[in-house]
Amino acid sequence: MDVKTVCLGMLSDGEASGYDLKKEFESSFGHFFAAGYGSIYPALSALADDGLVACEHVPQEGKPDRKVYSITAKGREHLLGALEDPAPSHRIRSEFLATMCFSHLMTPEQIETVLDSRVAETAEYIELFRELETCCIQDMHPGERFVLGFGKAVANAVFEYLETHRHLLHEADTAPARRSAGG
Amino acid sequence: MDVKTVCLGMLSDGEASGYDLKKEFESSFGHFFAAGYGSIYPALSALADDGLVACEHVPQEGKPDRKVYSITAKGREHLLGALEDPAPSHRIRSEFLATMCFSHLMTPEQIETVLDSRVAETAEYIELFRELETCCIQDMHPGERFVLGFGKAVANAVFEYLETHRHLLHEADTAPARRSAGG
DNA sequence: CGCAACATGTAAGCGGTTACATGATTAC
DNA sequence: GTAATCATGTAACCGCTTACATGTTGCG
Repeated sequence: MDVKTVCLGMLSDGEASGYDLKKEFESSFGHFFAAGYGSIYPALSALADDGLVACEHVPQEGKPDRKVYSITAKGREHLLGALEDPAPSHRIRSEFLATMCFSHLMTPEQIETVLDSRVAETAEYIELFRELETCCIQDMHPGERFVLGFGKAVANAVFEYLETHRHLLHEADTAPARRSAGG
Repeated sequence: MDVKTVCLGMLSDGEASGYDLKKEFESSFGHFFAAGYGSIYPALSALADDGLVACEHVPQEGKPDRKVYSITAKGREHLLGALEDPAPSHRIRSEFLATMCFSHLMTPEQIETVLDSRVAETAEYIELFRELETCCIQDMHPGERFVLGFGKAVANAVFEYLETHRHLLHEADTAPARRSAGG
């Protein structure tokens, strides 16, 4: 499943422009499937070339023209095919965890900075999820609610783990051999 | 931070061949930073070209020759530089969650299959973490222990969320408008 | 006899990121 | 004036995945 397929899925819910889809990627899909304009616009062009979406030009006054895409019958069929994968992947690519593996080569200040930035990003996601929950949950399909809950559960687990275990990264670095005498 | 840098970090702990590093990627790094031979061997060549690692040919009887790499002073310096990034990324790419967003277009059987496969993979990771904990935790740096704990915390959260919320994906699909009358 | 483990590599291709390019309106 | 929002796109590049290519030993 690539950006094309996700765009197609988004369009199965109603027509939209590339700009609209980008906003949807930022708000609800961003935490598990990021995409920028450089992926979205070519994806929509390719979908149109394959006849999976139809494109309607909408001239606007004062603003640039919109290209509004809507899914076709063929596109719907194709989407159902893509959803047949019995074991879709779920991959993490974490420079953060890779960095932490080598924390013994870093200064305590560096470690704290890295942890703080990770905590901050996690907190931002938690806040975003809270907003989505209060404003849009009634418009969501059950699947989207499930995915939102998944994001929340993981983000909360990460947040709690970071705060309760970050001290582990400093122990044994400062006083590795001084453990014997007075506790 | 790319595969090259992670290889360099692994070598900062002792010399190893590409084959050895692959095994390390599979066991302890795989859950957050995957890499195959097609990434590792070119990465080692490039590191050697840049003088960040030294390569020693070790002929073996009956087995193919090994190329044993060890980090150089220049390589150590470079690694420290790479660890200076104050906000290393942590990205998820989940076809699984994308698929679940469109679960209303799937049959209940398809949904169950997908969830089962995700539960199974999560359980495998939990088992792997348990093994790593019992066999190798004493050889780990504090950072590696922290990362192992992170993986466990997230995997446990995912496992529990999947089992306690998977039913949400079936509600409202079967009986969306029948809610009014009986309990 | 076949498969797994040991061991290293290349080449093509794909998909996504980043930077570049354009341009009007509105709000501060 | 200057930043943000609206709106679309291209092109180069980068890094990773996949498939291909080779060859031995030992186990069942």
